[in-house]
Amino acid sequence: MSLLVGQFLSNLNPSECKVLNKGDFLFKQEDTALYIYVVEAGRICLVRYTTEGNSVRLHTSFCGESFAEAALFSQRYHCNAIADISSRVLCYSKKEILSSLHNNTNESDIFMSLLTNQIQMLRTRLELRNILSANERVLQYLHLQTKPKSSEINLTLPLINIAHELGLAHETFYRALNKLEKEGIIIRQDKKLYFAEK
Amino acid sequence: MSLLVGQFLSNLNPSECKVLNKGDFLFKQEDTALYIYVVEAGRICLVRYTTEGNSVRLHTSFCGESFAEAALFSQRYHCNAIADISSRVLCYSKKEILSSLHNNTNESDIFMSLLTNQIQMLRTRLELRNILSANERVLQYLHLQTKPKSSEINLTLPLINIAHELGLAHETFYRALNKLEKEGIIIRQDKKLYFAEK
DNA sequence: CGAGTCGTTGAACGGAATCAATCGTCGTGG
DNA sequence: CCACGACGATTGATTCCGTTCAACGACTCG
Repeated sequence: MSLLVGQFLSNLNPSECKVLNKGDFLFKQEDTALYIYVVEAGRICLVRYTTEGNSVRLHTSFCGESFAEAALFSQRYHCNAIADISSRVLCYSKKEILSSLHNNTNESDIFMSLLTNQIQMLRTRLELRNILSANERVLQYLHLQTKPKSSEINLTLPLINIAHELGLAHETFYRALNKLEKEGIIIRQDKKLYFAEK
Repeated sequence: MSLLVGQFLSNLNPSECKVLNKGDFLFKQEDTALYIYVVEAGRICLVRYTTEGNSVRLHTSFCGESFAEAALFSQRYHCNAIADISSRVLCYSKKEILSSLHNNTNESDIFMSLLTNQIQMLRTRLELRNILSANERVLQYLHLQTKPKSSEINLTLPLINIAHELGLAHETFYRALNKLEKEGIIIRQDKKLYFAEK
């Protein structure tokens, strides 16, 4: 879902493509920040180590998503990037991106627009998580995914991934869909979902 | 917690300051987007209405926070802004902000930096929500709030607000703190928290 | 054909929300 | 100055529902 920035970067030429085995570090805290990244395959997690040796997972980046964008404006990385599973990441040179942003107002507008959209999406996801009832949370999510002026619900990911995005166990998600269907709120046809007309 | 962009805007001159009673609309879906905003007092919620008349809450902006940043790069607002309680918001002219960003590479760098930091924070908050156990979630949050090279935990907000930020009932949050203290992991002195040294 | 993944359903458990009650503090206005 | 109300902090008891574990069918892909 945070493909936005990733897609912008896809139009540029990556400086490098790194292959990582599970557990490999892509970068470490305090390393000089030279690149920002897009996950091409696998899964990368960002972890911060505190001075007492505790670790906190800050984020997990999935396929197609960008990460470490904040490194564009920071000398050093502020966390560690570790491959959760074997992965492949595209590396984009900060220097090139920055010069492109500086020399081209249009580019920087596009980039800022992607960033603000990203913020919007994250806020919305967070707001969804404030809904405690699984059924209600799923329902609201479905409303958000409905194509404008139609009753078709746009589900790009496998259900199991959507469940994770919603912060639900996949079983709970299936059951919620089931219930919504039984209540006549939605209709399922093979892999597609629709809202029932009243 | 999303004060970042708000603070950037605070350095500019707002075009206007609007006072809203509970339930008042600040703007509506499809209105021409002329301003972006900072909440000076109260609480603003962003709501989208679907074609079938359903409503989905996209975000809630609290005191000090900015919202509708994406409107900078959009002709129209894509949701409604409604005062949750009586509120006061500062309005910043898109035109002025955009021209400032276009004429000054330094300004636009600062702005982009704030946006990427905002994204980072939101991702982290979201990642915390993936931790199911209240105790563990609180513990990880406290680690994140610890001042570098000290064991003091930086809590700016009242506990009850932190509880909400963590997506926990405040009672649950208090109990989690209690448990961490009993387990000898943290120490509480009046309003301050510390990690116990080993 | 078998491994892996997604989708689905059942049963049981645990823990977080909820309701309720109390205390302390702070600010406000009479 | 004190009474009052609002709000934050705290603890107890109960309920509910989402997670977890388990098992199975369908499908895809190598």
